[in-house]
Parts: sequence; structure tokens; C-alpha cells
Amino acid sequence: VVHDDAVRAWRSVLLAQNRALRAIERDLSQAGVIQLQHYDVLLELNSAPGRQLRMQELALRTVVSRTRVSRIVADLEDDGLVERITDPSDGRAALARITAAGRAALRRAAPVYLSGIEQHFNRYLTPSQREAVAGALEGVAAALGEQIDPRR
Amino acid sequence: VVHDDAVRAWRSVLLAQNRALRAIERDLSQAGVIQLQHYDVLLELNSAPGRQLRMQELALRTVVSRTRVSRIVADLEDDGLVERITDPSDGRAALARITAAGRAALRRAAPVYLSGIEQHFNRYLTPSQREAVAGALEGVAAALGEQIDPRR
DNA sequence: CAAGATTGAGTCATCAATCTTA
DNA sequence: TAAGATTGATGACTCAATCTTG
Repeated sequence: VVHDDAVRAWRSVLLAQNRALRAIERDLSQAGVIQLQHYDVLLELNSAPGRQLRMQELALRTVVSRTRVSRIVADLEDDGLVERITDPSDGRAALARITAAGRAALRRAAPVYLSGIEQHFNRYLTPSQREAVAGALEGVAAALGEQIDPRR
Repeated sequence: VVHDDAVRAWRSVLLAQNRALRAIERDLSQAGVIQLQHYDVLLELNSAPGRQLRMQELALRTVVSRTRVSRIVADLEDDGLVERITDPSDGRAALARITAAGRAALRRAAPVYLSGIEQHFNRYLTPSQREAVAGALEGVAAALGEQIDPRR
């Protein structure tokens, strides 16, 4: 069997994330707030300098693929939650900037999302387990973040 | 900002899994072996009693949704990697049984997958970090596994 | 009617091709 | 010609409706 020690950690990540994510997305949908990927994008924009980022940067900071960012920002723009602006310093680049309505949507979704994380994830971990998981996997994410193919 | 301690662990799981998974799937694709979900299904079948499982069981044990299992088993059947059998003890239930060709496909994919886990995940963790992650997230997966809606 | 499973239709995500500016 | 980004087409995934057996 391949269920040995070399894959236990990886498999636990797959299973836990998959199940918690499904539960959290169900909560968001039932509460009628924005979906997770939209939340993720708005959150990064909201904490960025000038409340804006390039498409590239958004893909690097979120779990959204580069081409998917274009579709999501287009949807968010249709809903009035972001504005799309051509970068004045480089005409090729596009900036997304969160609007007041976008920040409001973020504020409405935040409690639902936070409570989902609590109910479907944190609740099953001790504080020291949370700390250990964060420390370990932030390292993995950082290491992989530096070698990502920007054309993906 | 919502990037506080309550979400650090969760966010690290999202980012690490997302990035490692993309890298591993790229490896599998480049090596020309079966994709991850197919591997996942075949692996569970291979270690099950009689090398067979109900569709329900497959969904519970893998990261594949209940309805998605039907499509994947259909694909695997077309490729000759599993057989689909009506459960003799309950005519409503379908069993998938891995074939010799299925086991061969599993053997071809295993080294690629294991090496992907090593290169894109384990390598960035110490043995004790792997142990901590596995212990923590297996608990989460188990807790959530017991309350899954089988209709999903 | 409920349980197990599959399927049609629609949405989501991705790749390769394309457009625009540097 | 390359970099940044978008888009058309295709494949993956999901929900609700359906089929079949208990």
C-alpha cells in the first residue's frame, strides 16, 4: 500500500482541505454572500497599497490561477465591486481597485467566512496544532510561490 | 485586516495545497500517466477488500464528490481499468472493481506521484513537521468525514 | 416512498491563441 | 519580439431531475 508515512501528511492536507472547503462554500452560498474566490480577490485588494493590484499580483497572492483572475475581475466589475484601470506607468498592465461597494460586500461576507473557518476547521485543532500547521505550510507555500510559472 | 491568527492555519492550507497540487498534476500530465483523481480512486479500490468498493464508499474515502465518482468510474471502465458490477446483495448498488490493467496503471503512476509529493511538498517540511501536520489534519478530515451529506 | 446511482444541463476552470503595448 | 492580459473553445465539475431496486 502507498498509504505509508511519506504520504500521510500530504493526504491529510488533501482530505481536510477538500471537506472543510466544501462546507465553508456551502455556508457562503446559503448566506447569500460572495463566493470564496471573489472574497479572496477582494481581500487582497483591500489590504494592498492604494487598494489596488495588478492581475499578476492577484494570481500570486491568491489561490486563483492567472487566467481565472481575468474572469473573476470581470465579474466583480459587472457587480460594481471593483474598477479596472490601465496602469499609468505601463500600458500593458491592468489594475483592479476595490470600490466602496466591494468593501461593503467584503464586510458582509467576512463574518460568514470566519465563522465557517471556525466551525469547519479551527474547532478541530488545538491552538498549538494551528500554530504548527501554519508554520509548516506557510513554508511550503512560500517555497512554491517563488517558483511558480507566471504563464499558468 | 482579516489575516490574523484565526485564519493563518487555514490560509496556509489553502495556499500550500493549491500550489503543490498544481505542480504535482503538471508532473503527472507530463509523464503521461493517469490523473490524480483517477489515481485516487484506483488506489482506494486496490487496497479495499476484494479490490472493490461501492460508489458511496469511493466518494467518502477520496476527495471526489459523489456524482463525480460516477463519471470517473465510467471513464476508467472505458479505459479497461475497472469493471462495474451490480452488487449481488443489493441491486441498487454498483461496485467498482479494479482490473489487472488498472493495477498496472497504478504501478506506472505511483513513482511519478510519490516523487511529486516529495519534490513539491515533503521536501519543504522536516519529519516532525510532517508528523504534526498529519496528526492535526487527519483529525479535521475524520471529524468532517462523519458529518458529510451523502447527497452531495 | 427511500436509497443508490446515473445523467442532462449549466457553470466553472484551463489551455492555447490572440490582442495590445513596451 | 516579449510581457501583460483577455478570450474562444474545450474539458471538468456540480446541481437537480431521473431511473431503478428495496
